[in-house]
Amino acid sequence: MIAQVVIDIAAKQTDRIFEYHVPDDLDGVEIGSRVFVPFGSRKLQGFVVGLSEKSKYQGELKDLLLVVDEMPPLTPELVELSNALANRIFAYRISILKTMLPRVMRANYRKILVPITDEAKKMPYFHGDPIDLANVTDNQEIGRINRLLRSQDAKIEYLVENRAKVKKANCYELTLAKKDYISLYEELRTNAVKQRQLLMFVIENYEQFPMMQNELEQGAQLKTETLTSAIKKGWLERSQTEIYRDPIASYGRSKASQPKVELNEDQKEALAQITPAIQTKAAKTFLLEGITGSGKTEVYLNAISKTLELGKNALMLVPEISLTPQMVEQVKNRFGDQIAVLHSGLSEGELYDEWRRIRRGEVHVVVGARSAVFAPLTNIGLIVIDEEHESSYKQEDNPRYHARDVAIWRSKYNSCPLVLGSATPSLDSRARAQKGVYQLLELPKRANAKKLPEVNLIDLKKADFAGNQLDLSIQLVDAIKQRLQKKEQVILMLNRRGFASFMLCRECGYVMKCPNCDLSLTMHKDTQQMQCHYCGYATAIPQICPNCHSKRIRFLGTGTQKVLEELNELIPEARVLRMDVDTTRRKGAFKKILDTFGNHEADILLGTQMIAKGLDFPNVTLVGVINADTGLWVPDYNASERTFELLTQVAGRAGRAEKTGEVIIQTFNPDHYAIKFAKKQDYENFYAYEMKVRHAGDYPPYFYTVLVSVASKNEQNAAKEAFKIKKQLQQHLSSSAIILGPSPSAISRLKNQYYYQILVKYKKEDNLNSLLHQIQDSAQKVKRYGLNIYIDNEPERIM
DNA sequence: AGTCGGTCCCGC
DNA sequence: CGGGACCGACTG
Repeated sequence: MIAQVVIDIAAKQTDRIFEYHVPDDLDGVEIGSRVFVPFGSRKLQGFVVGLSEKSKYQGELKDLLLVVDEMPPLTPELVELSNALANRIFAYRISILKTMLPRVMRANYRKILVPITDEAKKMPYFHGDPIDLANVTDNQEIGRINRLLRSQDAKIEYLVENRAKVKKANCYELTLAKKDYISLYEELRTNAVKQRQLLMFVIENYEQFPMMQNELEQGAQLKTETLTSAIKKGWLERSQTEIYRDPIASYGRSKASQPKVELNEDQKEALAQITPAIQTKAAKTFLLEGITGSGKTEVYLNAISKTLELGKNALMLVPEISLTPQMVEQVKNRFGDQIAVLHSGLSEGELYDEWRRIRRGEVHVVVGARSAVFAPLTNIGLIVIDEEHESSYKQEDNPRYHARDVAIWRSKYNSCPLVLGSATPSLDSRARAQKGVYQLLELPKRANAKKLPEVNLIDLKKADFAGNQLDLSIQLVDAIKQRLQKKEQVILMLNRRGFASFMLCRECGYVMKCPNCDLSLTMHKDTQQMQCHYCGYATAIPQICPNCHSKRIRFLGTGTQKVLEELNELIPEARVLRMDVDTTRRKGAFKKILDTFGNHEADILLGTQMIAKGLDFPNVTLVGVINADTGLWVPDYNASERTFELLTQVAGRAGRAEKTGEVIIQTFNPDHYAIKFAKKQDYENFYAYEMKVRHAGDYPPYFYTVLVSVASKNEQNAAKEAFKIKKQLQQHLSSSAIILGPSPSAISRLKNQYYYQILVKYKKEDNLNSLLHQIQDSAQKVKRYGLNIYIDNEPERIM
C-alpha cells in the first residue's frame, strides 16, 4: 500500500504530497495518521492524507518508519478541511495541519554527532555520549567535528521525537477471590495492623477494584509501602494505567446545580427556529442578535441539549477572555462529564488530554476558544459561536484563519446548523443576515425583564476632576462612593495597562521610544521599568532626560496602575482589584481575581478590555469607562465598530440582577456617533449609520479586502518590494478593484522590522487568488534577502 | 590542493 | 527547511 504524506516543512517546494510505501508489518496506517518518514538525509514527521494501491511517482518509494499514535489524530474531515483552507488563506497545508493539533504533537527534531570507532568513543570530547549539534556554534568546534566526519570516526544522525506524553498512574488489581482475602484476614496475626487494615479495606470494597493508587491509599488510610509488600505477598497486582489530567476538576460541581431556567417568549421563539434545523440536519447559519443580558447563553445551552438528545455532538466557541471560570462552570453544571474545555490557560499536558478525550469520542460537548474550531469532534449536530464579532476569532499570524469561516465549512460538511450570537454582531454578519444569507433571530429584551442600565456621558473637555490628576471626574468618583455605601460593586475599564503611557522631556521634547519598534515605552511603576508592549523590551525608568539630561521630565498618559493609585488616594476605604495582562499572567490568576471579586472581597474591579466581556456579577451596579476614546482614532476603518462594541459590551456588565445598573462613560468625543449610539445601547441604528459610512468609504462589507504586507530590516527594501507587488496587482486586476498603498503600516517599525502594506479592495476578481499565490511563491525567494511577505485575507486590522 | 561562501535544486 | 552538489574565489 502507498501512503500520501504531507511532511513537516513549511515551504512552497514541499507544500505538496510525497508518497511512501507502507511496509507490511506496519499496522494502523490510516488517513489522518501521524507518521515518521525519511526525507532526504533527515527524518521528519508527516501526516497521511491519502492511501492508494498504486503510485504515480517514477522513482523508488521509501518506507514509512513509524505510526506515532494508536489512533490517527486527524479525522478524515480535518484532513479534507486542511486542504480547503490552505487554498483559501494562503497558508501551507502543513501549517494548518499542525495548528489543528495540540502543541505537544509537534515533533522535536535533533541532529546528533555519534562516535563510530572505538578511538572516537574513548575521546574525552564525547564523554561516551553523542553530541547535540543544535548547540554547537563555536568555529573551532565545527572544525573539529568536520575532521571527525571526514576521517569516518563519527557520523551524523537525525532524530524525530514525539513530545506527547501520556500521563500514567499506578493501578491495583486483586489477584484472589473475596473468600481468600477473608481467610487471609482471619489467619493474620493481630499485631500486623497495617496489613489487616488493607485486607479489611479490600474485603469491604472488593467490587471497586481495580483501583487507582491515590484512591486506595486514601480509602484504606495506608502508605505505599504496605501496598508494595502486599504485592510481594501476591495479594495485589500493580500496573500502569493511563489517566487524564483534568483541568476543570477543581471547579467542582459548584453551588447546587441551578434549576433549569424558564425561557422567556423571545428565547423560546429563537430556540423554535434553531431546533428544526438541528433535527433536519440543515447546514444553516443563524445570527442570534440579543442585547446584553438577554440570555443568549440559555438559548445555546438549550439548543445543545436538543442536539445531545438526538445523539449528536455540539461544538461551542467563545472568545478566550470570556472563557472565564464562571462560564465554564455554567456549562459544566449543565452537561457534566460530557464536556471538554480547550483554551490557552491549560498546560500542554492538560490540553493534550482534553483533546484526546474528544478524539476518542468520550465527550459530546466541546467548549473552547478560537483553535477549538479544529476540535476532532465527530458526529457534530450543532456549532455555536458566542460573541461572534470578536476579533480574536481571527488568528493574527500564519495560518490566518477565521474561526467563523472554518465553522461555516464544518457546518456544511457535517450538515448541521451554526448559531452566531452577539449583542453587537459584526457588520459583516449583520449584513449577511439582512441579505438572508443568515437567518436573523432577535432577543430584544433582557431575560429578567429589567431595563438596560442608564448610560451617562461625561465630556472630559469640560469636566471637573476629583484629585489633582485629570483622570477621574467628580461625578464618577461620587457615583463610586454611593455604590460602596450601598455595599454594591463597581467595574472600571481603562484600555491601557501600565502606569503612564509615555515619558516626555519638558526641556527638549524628547519622547522615550523602543529601540526596536516605532512606539513609545510605557512606564510600569510596579516593576520600575519602561516597557514596550509589543516586543517586550524593558529598561530602567530614567531620572533625567536621556537626550538632554534635563531633570524636567514628565510621565504622561494614564494606565491601570496609575488609576489604581488615584483610587487608593481618593477612596481609601475601597478595596480595588486590578486586572490586566500584567496581573493575570500567572496560571490561575484570572480565576483568582474573579473569585475574589465574586465573593465581594473587593469593591472595585479595575481592568483593561478583558473585563468587558461575559462577566456576570449580580452585585455590580456601576460600570465606569475612564476613557472611551482610546480606540476611536486609530487609523482603521473599523475603529468606530470596535469602540461601539466595547462600550456596549462593558455597559452590559451593569445591573444584571435585581438592582438597576448605571454606566458612566468619560470621553473627549461625546458627539461621535459610535459613542452616541453606545449611550443609547442602540445597535440597530449604529448598524444602519455605520453601513452608510462603509458604503461611502468603499469598505467591508461592501468590498472584500486582502492585505499584503512587506517587512524588512531595511526600510527601502520593504518599500521597493511593496511597489513591485502593487505593480503586479495593478497589471492583472480589473479597474473596479481599488489598490491602496503601499504605505508604511501604522506601527511602521516593529521588532526592528519596517512594514509596508498594500490593501486591495474588490468585489469580484477572478485573477486575484492565483495572483496572490504567485506572490506567496515569490515570498519564498525574497526571504533570502531579508524580505518577509504576509498575505492576510479579510484582515481584522489594516493598520 | 584545500577550503570557504554563495546559489540552486531536490526530497517520495 | 536543510543537505549536497557545484562553482568561483581565495589561501599559504
